[in-house]
Amino acid sequence: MAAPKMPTIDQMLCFAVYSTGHAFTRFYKPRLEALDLTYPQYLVFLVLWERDDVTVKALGDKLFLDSGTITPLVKRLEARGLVTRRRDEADERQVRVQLTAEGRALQAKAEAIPLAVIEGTGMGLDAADAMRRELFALRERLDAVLGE
Amino acid sequence: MAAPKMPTIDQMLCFAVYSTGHAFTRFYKPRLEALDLTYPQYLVFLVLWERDDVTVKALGDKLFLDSGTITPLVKRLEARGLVTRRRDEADERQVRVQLTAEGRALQAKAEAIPLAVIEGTGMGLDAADAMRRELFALRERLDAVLGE
DNA sequence: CGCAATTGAATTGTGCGCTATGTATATCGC
DNA sequence: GCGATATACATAGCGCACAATTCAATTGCG
Repeated sequence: MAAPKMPTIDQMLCFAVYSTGHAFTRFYKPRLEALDLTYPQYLVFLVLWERDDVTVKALGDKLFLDSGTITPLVKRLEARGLVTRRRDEADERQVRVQLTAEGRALQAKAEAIPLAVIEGTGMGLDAADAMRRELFALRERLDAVLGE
Repeated sequence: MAAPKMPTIDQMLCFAVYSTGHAFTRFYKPRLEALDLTYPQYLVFLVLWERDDVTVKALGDKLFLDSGTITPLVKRLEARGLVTRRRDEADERQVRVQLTAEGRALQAKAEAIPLAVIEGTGMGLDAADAMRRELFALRERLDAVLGE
């Protein structure tokens, strides 16, 4: 049997995910301007607003990002006085990240964003939920192949 | 009516897209090692293998990427002798990108990748197609809000 | 108790991806 | 024909995202 032809990019699920990810980031950018945050920074705050005082490792686990990505990102936020970083006393390998009053106060500015995003997607909540679950399941299978 | 609570990241479709995009890139990385290509570079080749001799503008349009991203990327491929870049004689604003023999020959090395990716997703073709179409439609709506 | 293995964070280097800006070229309207 | 406008590309700067590596701290085992 002959090998299948190379797919065109429009036939590829991975390209759909890749390019839609960029579209989301572009969509968020003007809406995060008031907070002066980038999209990955906003994700960090979403984690901290839900539960303050987490380790760099926990942040990386939740966001599926490397410490090489998390550490510089959190340092930039620290430099702006939005979070603090300090070594855990019980286990000095760990660095704990906490919100400052200013970082916590950003949440009020962010309150309108989720609705704007839902409207921007033009999707019903059920459809969005179904797609979200499928993507999480897909992410899990892709990472499982890597042996993570 | 009270404003809704901030969502957790696991409730956000955009985070699902964002993190699954990274998972796809991680999944591709070892499979592209034989070609010595990154995932975005591979996407450029997929466009060129389908139809050689395209402009930087056309590449950017197809991949939904800025010329600030495409130009350095293609220059790196040119430096390795995989493509050539040259000004269009009819319209000197345009730069045309063509495969070299070496760049064309890479396609043979890439033939096994699409099946590996399909297997890695663990999804049926119908399910993958449905998700792909929904993501393209979503991308279109998100970009439409930006006025692009 | 000492050492090997493991873990967590940080650093360095590289490749994006985007914004803003500048330059050159082409098009359009008067 | 000329000036204004638009287009295409390139550059600079910045923020990621990851791999590889290093270092410090912790854990587990003999």
